[in-house]
Amino acid sequence: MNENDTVIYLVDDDQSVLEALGSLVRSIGLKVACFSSAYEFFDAVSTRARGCLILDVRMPEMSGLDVQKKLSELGDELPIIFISGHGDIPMAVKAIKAGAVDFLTKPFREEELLSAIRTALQIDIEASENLNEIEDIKTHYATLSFREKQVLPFILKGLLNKQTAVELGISEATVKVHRHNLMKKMSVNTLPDLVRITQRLDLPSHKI
Amino acid sequence: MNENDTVIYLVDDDQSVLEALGSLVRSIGLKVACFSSAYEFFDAVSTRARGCLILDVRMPEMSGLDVQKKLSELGDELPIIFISGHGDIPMAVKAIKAGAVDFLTKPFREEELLSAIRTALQIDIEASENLNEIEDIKTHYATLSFREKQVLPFILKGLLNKQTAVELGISEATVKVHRHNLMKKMSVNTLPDLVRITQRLDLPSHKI
DNA sequence: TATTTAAATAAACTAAGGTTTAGTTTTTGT
DNA sequence: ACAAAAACTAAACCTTAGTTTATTTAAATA
Repeated sequence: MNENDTVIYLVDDDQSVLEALGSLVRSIGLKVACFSSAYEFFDAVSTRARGCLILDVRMPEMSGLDVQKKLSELGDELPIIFISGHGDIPMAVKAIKAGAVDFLTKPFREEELLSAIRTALQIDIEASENLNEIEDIKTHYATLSFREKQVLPFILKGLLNKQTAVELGISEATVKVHRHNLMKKMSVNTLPDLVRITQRLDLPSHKI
Repeated sequence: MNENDTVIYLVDDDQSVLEALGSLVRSIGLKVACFSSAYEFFDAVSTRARGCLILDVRMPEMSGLDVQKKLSELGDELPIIFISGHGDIPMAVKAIKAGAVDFLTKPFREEELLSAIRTALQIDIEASENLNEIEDIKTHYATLSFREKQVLPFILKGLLNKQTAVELGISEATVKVHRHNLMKKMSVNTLPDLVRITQRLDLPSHKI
């Protein structure tokens, strides 16, 4: 499965709903993957799938809300649109609070679903871009040596190289070299840039 | 009205509901302010009120969702708990999407409301603290002179003082003085601190 | 095992930043 | 209109940062 592919995942235990929604979504030129149960969906789809998930709330064995919870636990941020035939308000509230894009009640107009899909795909694109940027930064951070990782938080706190040198029991010249090398490895040219990109990481130093 | 006061604002056109909820909330030691209509509420309450708002969705003239929208337009972030007798799912979804803390359906258990209130007050405290911090930063920023405001974005971009001097057609020495003075006025000691606090402002330079 | 590669160290030198002092202009308040 | 305060300017001096080069040590690889 191509990771860059945008797919609308449909999960509903009612085959006729699956087919109807499937052709609706295909009619606007989007790729569709249909599943009759949550298990089928989890078996077939990698956690890095991109697109969005249209989910029936009431299904045997594993409900839509259960799927939402499990996806969240897997760290997947695939946007979810719920559809329900006999849902109630507490269910809808729980779903939206947990980050669902929408919660549609049957019968709904086609345009309602299509609008929700557009919103979901937009959210997915932005989340995906954000995640990629953070992954990039993490990749750079991972190339830092032990000393460079040690020096970084002192820089971010605004300590002078001289002060950092005392903290680590090494010479100021050495701190300067570590600083220089870590800037290169993080691929930033300026201190403000270093501050900004490291804020998108959750370094131990941020917790202090 | 004391701005630091935490008050639970109750708005419901049903007087008996108002009294029942009022005494429930009072019973756990919280201050209550009751209103029979949205207009009464808006007339009596300043936009800087702190606490939370318990709002009936269905009311004559101005509905709960209208109140939510108007509060939001006023820039007020007072957390809202909706209660409804005859609400539907789309209504609940709309409310939660717009940031409501909860959407309770009558009849609800007392503990449900109290739990929602605790959540709402916690959210309010955090939003309030955040807002105060941003206000502080804005206050500091407002004391900057024209030149200091001009120099700031160049610092944040990581330009050398020499480069900033060329950009502004002044000497490097002057840039250094402006830089020194703006650091003092923003009450930060280090460049990383300056970067971090100014990120909480929406300066024009951030948009470029 | 020998060889290479990466990491840590630090001195020397160059460039930039920070601070102080001071002169000039502009604004503000009496 | 005058005095005081604030803003803008800039030079001089000192401190800190950045860069280059080099040595030592440790780890990975042929």
